[in-house]
Amino acid sequence: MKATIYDVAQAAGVSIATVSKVINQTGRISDKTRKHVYQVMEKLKYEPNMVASALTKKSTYTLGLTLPDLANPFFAEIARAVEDRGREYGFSVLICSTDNDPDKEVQYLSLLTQKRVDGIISAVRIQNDHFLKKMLQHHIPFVLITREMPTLAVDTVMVDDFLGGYLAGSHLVELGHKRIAILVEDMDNTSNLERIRGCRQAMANSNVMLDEGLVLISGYSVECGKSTMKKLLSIDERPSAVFACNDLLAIGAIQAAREVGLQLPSDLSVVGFDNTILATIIDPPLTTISQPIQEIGRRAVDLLIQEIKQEKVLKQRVVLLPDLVLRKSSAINIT
Amino acid sequence: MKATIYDVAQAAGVSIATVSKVINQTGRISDKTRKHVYQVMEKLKYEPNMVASALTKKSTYTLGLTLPDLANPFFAEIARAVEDRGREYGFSVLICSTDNDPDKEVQYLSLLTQKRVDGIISAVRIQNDHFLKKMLQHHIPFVLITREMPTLAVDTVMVDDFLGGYLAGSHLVELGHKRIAILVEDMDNTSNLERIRGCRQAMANSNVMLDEGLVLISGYSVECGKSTMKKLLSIDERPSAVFACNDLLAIGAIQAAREVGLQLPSDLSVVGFDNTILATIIDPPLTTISQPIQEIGRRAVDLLIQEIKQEKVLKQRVVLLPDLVLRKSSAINIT
DNA sequence: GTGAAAGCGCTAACAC
DNA sequence: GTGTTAGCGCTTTCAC
Repeated sequence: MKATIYDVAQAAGVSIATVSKVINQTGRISDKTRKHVYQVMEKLKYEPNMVASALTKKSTYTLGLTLPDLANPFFAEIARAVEDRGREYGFSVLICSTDNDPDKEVQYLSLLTQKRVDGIISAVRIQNDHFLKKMLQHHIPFVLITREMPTLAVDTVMVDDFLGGYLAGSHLVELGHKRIAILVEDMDNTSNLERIRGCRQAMANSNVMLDEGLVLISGYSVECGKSTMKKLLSIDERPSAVFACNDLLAIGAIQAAREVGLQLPSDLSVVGFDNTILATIIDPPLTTISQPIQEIGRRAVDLLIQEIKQEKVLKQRVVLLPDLVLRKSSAINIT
Repeated sequence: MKATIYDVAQAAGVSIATVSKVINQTGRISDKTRKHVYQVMEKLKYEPNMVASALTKKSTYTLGLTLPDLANPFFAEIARAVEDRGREYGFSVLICSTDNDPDKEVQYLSLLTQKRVDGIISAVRIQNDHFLKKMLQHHIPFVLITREMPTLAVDTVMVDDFLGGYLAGSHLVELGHKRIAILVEDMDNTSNLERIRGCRQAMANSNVMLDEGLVLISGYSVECGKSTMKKLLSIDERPSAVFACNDLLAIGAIQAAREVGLQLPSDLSVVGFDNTILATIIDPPLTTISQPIQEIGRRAVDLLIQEIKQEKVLKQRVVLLPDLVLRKSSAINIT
């Protein structure tokens, strides 16, 4: 059996309270006994049992992170950022991929509260905020990332989606594009809606009308983006540019365009969103709207920890600003 | 405060033992009281405290996963596979990125034991097996993935690196390449050594000698692969093909080649290793050695759970076989 | 079928 | 400086 605090106390000839104090560096302990206790712990290969201490301290020093899919590079990078920042505060992180499945989201959120994580960071899709509301009633520190929940008073770290869409739209319009298509995974969350709205606004500002028939819901993966794009390219008056609401779809669009024999960026301009590692790897390198991934993870953890430590009462929405990253997938419209 | 089992018991007019039994579906409870207890739990929004139950049951239902870097697509996919399979058994997973830093590895491994995870899956680099040995002495279920530890009796799930290297080498040799370079992140672990050995063997079988000067240690990232490759391409008698020991380096190599103005695959053939999503995105699509990522995660979890449930005593090394995935980055040598 | 009570390994008053 | 002790919220015999 694993050594317990009792074993250490006994072997060291002190009380368990003393051992506890040296472990946690609390109270006053003489140098002599402290060193002695350390030695004994070493000899017994004692590893403090954090589940026991969590039961008394009411703190597990672990954070929950739910996101759509850990295998998606964007979320993997987010997860890494969260992990790193959490580590700085002494927290580890329990990761849950929800596949955007409301059932899984609910299950995981419930699991995390049962495991008594100290706080939860969540890139949820749930639009019906009812469950989240319940969550918040449980008073468990909670930070939403990536998407906002307009109807909920919840800490949020996100990027300005409208501005992102606006930047993408402006860029394309400035390049002289008139027929611009938009690829979006779904219309179920505010983020995508805002990105589209931003793009539409930018176009309108230059008196370019967005043909609503060119706004296509394509689904989640590269494959989806590709097949949707193929359909789009087969229509009579095909667009000269496309704004894809995430890099995965943008890549699908590029692959589709090439398979159809188009040259990029001369025949078609593509702008993505996220600026994941994929954007640098695809050929041509993808012009995209960058999300400050590190910063999102970092700020989300900071907010969460503050709430956990009760250093803060004010809920807030942190809106980071996206950037247009110019690469080679967009060019002047020559049609 | 959160409701406890006492609150439920009191509100339901039964003992906590009864409540516990309905939660865990153990013992014999009448239909009537069971339903009643459920109702009360619902009303009180009771969430069982798993840290308390973990303390008694000595099982946290969480797995630890350590890997070099979660932001690396290969490991992100592994993590996702582990998460999914773990979930099927009712386990969640605590993820730790070590950056291949021995200190972090040791810290995380220690942290995981303190949190009393039920088992650990580890893609470690630590070549000095001393720490792992200690780990195993603690009798905590442990499965090594991705790399083997020849000197240790530890459950392992890995791919046959030698065969992988062999497949890569054979492919290149069959295409008529004589001057083949190898890009490797480091020589500190058996996997890379075996991949190189496999490649060398394949070449030798066809009487092609591996110029040891063309075996280059490049470091970890795409950038590293790129800069190493640039140097390699500037030498007098540049290679006509390169085997990169992972996709990231292969991509760096491709990017370097293009920047120098080479045509792929006609001027240079590149073969990678891992078959991550990146291989499908780079242009030209990367010919690579595929690791069965899903299967690795799945088998690792299976092994671990068996050990946790003590359904198995025999340690084993599961060696999965890699495949050559032909894409467009390799071609007949025309030099 | 149901309940009383003894732990699980630790922390935090409080006493000395 | 150090020790005693009462929980933390649950599971699990063992009675009844």
